[in-house]
Amino acid sequence: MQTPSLSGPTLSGDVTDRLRAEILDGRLEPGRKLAMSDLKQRFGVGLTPIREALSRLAGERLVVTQGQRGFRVAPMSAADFDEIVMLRQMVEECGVRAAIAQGDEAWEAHLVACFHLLERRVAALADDLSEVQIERYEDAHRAFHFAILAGAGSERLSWLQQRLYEDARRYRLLFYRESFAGNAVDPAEAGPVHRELLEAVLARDGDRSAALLRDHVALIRPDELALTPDPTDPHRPPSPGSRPSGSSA
Amino acid sequence: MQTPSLSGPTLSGDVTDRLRAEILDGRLEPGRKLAMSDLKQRFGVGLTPIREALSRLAGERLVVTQGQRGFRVAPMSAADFDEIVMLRQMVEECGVRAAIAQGDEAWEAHLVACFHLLERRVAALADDLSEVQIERYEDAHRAFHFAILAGAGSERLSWLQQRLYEDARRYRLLFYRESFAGNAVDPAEAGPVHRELLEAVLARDGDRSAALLRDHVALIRPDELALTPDPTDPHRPPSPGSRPSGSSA
DNA sequence: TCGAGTCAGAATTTCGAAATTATTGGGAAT
DNA sequence: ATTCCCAATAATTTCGAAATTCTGACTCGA
Repeated sequence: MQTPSLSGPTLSGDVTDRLRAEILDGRLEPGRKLAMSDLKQRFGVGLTPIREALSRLAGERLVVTQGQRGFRVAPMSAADFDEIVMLRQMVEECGVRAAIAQGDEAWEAHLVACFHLLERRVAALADDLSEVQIERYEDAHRAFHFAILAGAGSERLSWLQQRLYEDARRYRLLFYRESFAGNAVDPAEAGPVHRELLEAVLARDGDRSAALLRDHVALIRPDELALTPDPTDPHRPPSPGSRPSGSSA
Repeated sequence: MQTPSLSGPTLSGDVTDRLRAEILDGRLEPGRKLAMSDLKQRFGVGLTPIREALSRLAGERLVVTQGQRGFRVAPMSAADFDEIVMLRQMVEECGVRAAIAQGDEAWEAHLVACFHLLERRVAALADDLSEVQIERYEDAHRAFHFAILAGAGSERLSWLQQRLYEDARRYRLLFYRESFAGNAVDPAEAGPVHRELLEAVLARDGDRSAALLRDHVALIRPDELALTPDPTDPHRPPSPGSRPSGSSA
């Protein structure tokens, strides 16, 4: 009955991943109402997978639900971004110290490999600044930072890092859109930081690594972000611009 | 149709809270299969609220799901407890420094009030060591530690602290059951630590507060815990001792 | 004119049944 | 005797409809 081509192991998991991607990409604006009928029609499935996906995302705090009034995309605020930055600094600093203390040679090798790929992506970005290249750079950038904390060998720590990274990315993309100069965070500027970071980590210099990460995380200040002053109930229209593009990785 | 006395705003939320309490209390052992039929019969609701509750708890990482093979209680392992302790040390240390930096007088007042209540609970525990008194002490203990980090004014930080506290409590209760001496963590022993902690925080001594919290969190070592060596798929019997007690707070 | 009450419409929430998939047990071939 | 395959069973997953609840507007009274 269901389309056999797409849909992974279960429809619920597929809808969950697609909804999470749309929320983190900013395609679904914060505070926006997530109507069951719209989602049911957009994804072409019944109500049960939709509800399951929303419930799981509610557990991940990406959507909020209040009583019997449906689900909404988790709101965004300058204060929330401030909290994310603080928590990221905490996680990255303590994490890199733990990784330096416990990381082995295989971890070092993987870290060097990720940095090499990151540099190649930066070089490719200098020539071609297309969407797909930016996305590949983003992936390499995330992989490099994940590779650092992976040395700590803590699944929960890496999970927390990923969660905070994705939440921060949500704000970063909003910042891109507000001041659409294209490259608000210049990769060429961030490049040397990553090299210094790699060298500090390989030299097992915890203090220097932590300091570099602290500055790196706090690159975008929440003051520069244009955010809705009251994200509790903006009462947005149901569908101002739901693009039919379905080609998201 | 549904029982009007209990059940909060929605059946799903009620089932979610009850299931979470059972998991954190250890009534549902780690790795145990969560069969839909059993839960449906035990809670007296349809399949939809059960599935929604399990999905939300999966988002909170309290239950795990693999493809089309149902849900299971999140497994426990010594390595996982080690990670929890490390993350708690990280959160509590950085959190208390932030709270000391940003906390105001109202925060101090609330902190003193929570400590006073905690001392009264310790005194009450000396006379009567009943279940209800232990639970009241637990509540006061948790409230005191939450009051400390509340000074940071970060909702995400407090949420993370609560999540880690509850996860650690799951291991602590298991430890109680394994070596059932009754009071593995002597409240009388932990009492002076709390007083020193309060004084250090009020004196705005970040280093001393962090050091006290680091030792306090690492009170129970995972080496002492008797854990299943392979928590991936223990294939437990479906219901070895499902007690019909439903009087959980 | 303004506020409270009320009533239809729409949305969420829940249920029971159907469809799909995993699991278990027996039987045949090597 | 062991292994592989296949059918029967049990479980999860999904769907469409019913029940409950919220929302918005309309009316009536002051």
